[in-house]
Amino acid sequence: MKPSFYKRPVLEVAPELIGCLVTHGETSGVIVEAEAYHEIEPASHAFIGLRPRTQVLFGPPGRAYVYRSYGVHALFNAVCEPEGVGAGVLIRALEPLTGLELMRRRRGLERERELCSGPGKLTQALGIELDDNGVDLQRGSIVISARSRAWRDVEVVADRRIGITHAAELPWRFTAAGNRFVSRPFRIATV
DNA sequence: CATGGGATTGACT
DNA sequence: GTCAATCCCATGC
Repeated sequence: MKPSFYKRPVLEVAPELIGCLVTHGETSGVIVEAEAYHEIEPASHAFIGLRPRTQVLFGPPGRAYVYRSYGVHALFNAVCEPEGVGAGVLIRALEPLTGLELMRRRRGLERERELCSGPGKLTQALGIELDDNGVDLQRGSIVISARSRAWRDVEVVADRRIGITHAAELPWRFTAAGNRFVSRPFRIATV
């Protein structure tokens, strides 16, 4: 999608990313789970302000923010809101679409359900790494493209974000209702 | 320069 | 359910 899609409130963009397609090389999958993060709340990396680490988050919308988590996993976000505002959407789970055999080799396991059902799992399956940080999501090494017809009317539900210690009460996690590729099932409200 | 803390995962009890 | 692995980078001396 073009930058104008991302240059909006992150809480508008995040649910609309459900059903969109992520492609990296030969592998791709449909976004079924995503979380919003914004500089105004302490769970966001951008909360600390503009630093070398958060530079991409404060940069132009429509780019990838990739960082290492727990020294082990690369986590992938789509940068949102106008340049100067630190906000992004963490992509937390995909329904695998193409390149499944390559995903299985990278993940070292067979079951389709376990290939992309977590933010660290999907980056490993797609081969996303720290050198993808900052790339243009319309034309770069990672591409996010619009929902296919089959996903046009997907039902999106909201609940609390996972694995954070601050602002844990905010219902800023969005999932495709009933989808079995999400990292964890739950439901509070329909969007 | 030393320290500490993760937007996680998988192996193990 | 518990817990270690392991790398940035922010912070403080």
